[in-house]
Amino acid sequence: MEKTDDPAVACPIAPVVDLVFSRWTTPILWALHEFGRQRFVELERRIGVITPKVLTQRLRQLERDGLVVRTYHPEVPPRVEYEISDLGRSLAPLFASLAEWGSSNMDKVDHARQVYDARP
Amino acid sequence: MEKTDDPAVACPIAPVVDLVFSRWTTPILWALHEFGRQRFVELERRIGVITPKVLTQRLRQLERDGLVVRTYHPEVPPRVEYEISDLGRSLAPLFASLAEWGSSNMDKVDHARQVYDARP
DNA sequence: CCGTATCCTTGATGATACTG
DNA sequence: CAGTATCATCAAGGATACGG
Repeated sequence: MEKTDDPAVACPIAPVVDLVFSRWTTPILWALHEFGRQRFVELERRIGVITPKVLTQRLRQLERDGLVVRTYHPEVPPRVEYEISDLGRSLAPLFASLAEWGSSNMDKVDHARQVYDARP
Repeated sequence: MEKTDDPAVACPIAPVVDLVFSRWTTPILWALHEFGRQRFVELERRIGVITPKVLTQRLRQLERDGLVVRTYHPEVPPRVEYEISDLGRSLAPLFASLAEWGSSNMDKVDHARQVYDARP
C-alpha cells in the first residue's frame, strides 16, 4: 500500500469538513440560519466570545465561499447586514441531522469518557 | 441582547462538531469505516501525511470518546488493531449526507470563489 | 457602526530520535 | 510493530488601539 499524500483521496469528505466545520464557521452559519439577517454587531454578540477581527475574517471567507451574503448600506453610521445564502441554507438538513445525532448520542460519549478515565 | 459566553448555547451543534470534525478525526473514522479493522501502520499509510505521534493522540481521543475500539494483542512483535465502534458507525449516514452535499455543491463553492476573486 | 492594523500568545502539529 | 519523548515551528486566534 502506497502512502497517500492527497488528503482528499484519503478522505473524500475532508474538503466539505474544511469548508463547513472550520472553527467559527459553524456558529456563524447557525446564528444566521436561526435568527435570519443580522448586522455585524448583532452577530458578534450572538456568537459570544469572538473578536471583531476574527469575525470579519470568517465572514469574508464565508462570503467568498458563497455561503453568506453581505449587504453594505452606505449610510451614516454605516450599516452592514449578513444573511445566509441559498447554498448555505442547503446545509440545514445536515445541521439538523448533526443536532439530532448529538442529542441521541452525546450522553453515550460522556459515558464512554467516564469509563475510560476510570480505568487503572 | 446579552453577550453569550457559552459556545454550546450560541451553537448547539458545536460539541458534536468538536467531537467528530476535529482535525484528523474525520479521515481516521472514514478510513476505519471504509476499510474495516486495521493495524496502526496500515492506518498510518492509509491516511497519508500523519506522524505516529499525532495518530496516536487522535486514536486515544477517539477511543476515549467511544468512537473507536482498540485491541492489543500481546505478541512479539506486538499487534494492535483499531476498528470503528457501533457508536462511530452510527455516524455513517451523516458522513454519507456530507459526501453527497459535497459532490452536489462543491462546484458551486468553487464558482463563488472565482466570482469573488475576480471582483475589483 | 464596522471594521483594520499591530503585536503577541498559545495550542496543534512536524521532525527526529529512541524503546519495549 | 507500536508507540513515546523531546524539541522546533507555525498559523489561528486574542488584546489592544485606531480610522472612515
